[in-house]
Amino acid sequence: MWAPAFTAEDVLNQVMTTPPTASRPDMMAVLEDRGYRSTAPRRAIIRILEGKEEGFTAEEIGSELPGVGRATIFRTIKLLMEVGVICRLNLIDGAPKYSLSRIEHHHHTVCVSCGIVGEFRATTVERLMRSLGSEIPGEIMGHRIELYVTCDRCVEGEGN
Amino acid sequence: MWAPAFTAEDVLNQVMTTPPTASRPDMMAVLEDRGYRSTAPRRAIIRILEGKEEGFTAEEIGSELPGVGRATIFRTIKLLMEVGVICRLNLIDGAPKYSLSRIEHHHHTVCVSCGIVGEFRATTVERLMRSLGSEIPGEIMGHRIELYVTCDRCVEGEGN
DNA sequence: TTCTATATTGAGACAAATTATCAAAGGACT
DNA sequence: AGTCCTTTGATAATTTGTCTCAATATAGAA
Repeated sequence: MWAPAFTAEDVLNQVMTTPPTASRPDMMAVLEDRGYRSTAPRRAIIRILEGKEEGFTAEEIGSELPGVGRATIFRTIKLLMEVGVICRLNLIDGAPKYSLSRIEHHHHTVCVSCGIVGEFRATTVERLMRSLGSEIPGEIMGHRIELYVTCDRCVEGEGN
Repeated sequence: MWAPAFTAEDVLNQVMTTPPTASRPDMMAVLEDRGYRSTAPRRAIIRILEGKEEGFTAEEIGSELPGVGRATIFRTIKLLMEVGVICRLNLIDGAPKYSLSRIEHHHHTVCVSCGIVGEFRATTVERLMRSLGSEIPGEIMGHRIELYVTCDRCVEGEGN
């Protein structure tokens, strides 16, 4: 009995929005495992990041930590991206924003109105990418998907 | 007789890489249709853009047109994005790059090694997006997909 | 063709997001 | 505690744009 590779139902079942309680890795431990030192500035930045559920900007972190140099904020963000615990995304206008990676491989929703960031994962996306691989010249190394939405909060409070 | 909504074969069939001979819109005409004036700087920029098959940066255009002010380069790029004939994309590191939109709605491949940009379109991507719509909170306004690849040329000439 | 109202331009100031420099300070390990 | 190497902060420099404003060019009328 023949069965399709995947159906529309699969798509729905495999989409999952991130529960706010998803466990996060100990970012400082990840850095130490890679040989980076545990320093006060890094611990401070990570402590702030741990409270961020909806994406953040470098500027935002910096202003919450006067005392930590701007360069260190950027250096630490870059480091955390390299080890994979946070990732960078772009608002529609290209403005940069960062978000914690709570699930291994995922994509983002970004509200075009308030900029709030969400994560989602869909195995079908990965399957699709593999299919595209055979049709597109070159070797696929990775991909980035950003879904621009108007979030529920913004849909309700239209007038602002 | 039951039939699946779509199969893996569909995916392959619906992927299409852009032939280099794809026809492009007359960008100046598009601007004029929207009420914008045909000026020498705009025509010069558009003439340069017409020769770009692989994406370009604002800086690149500017340096090919000394004599045209930097602000005008950016203003024109912005204008062309607004009318939809070019679009902005991001390299893996977030660096901005622009590319001509030769097919209505499409996505990009970007070589992580040399930065060359390609376009592709897959109707399954759109279908997938619609499916995601019912699972993701908020209203989907648009999306952006970037496929990071190592292009054929870079795969061959490994050593550089 | 010339006139005129208005769109557009160029120069340069300004802004935001990073990166580079470099001497001083701080961790890890003995 | 001592040493070596990493990390930091201050600040300069860069990159990618946007804003201002006086000068200029364009489209359409006369």
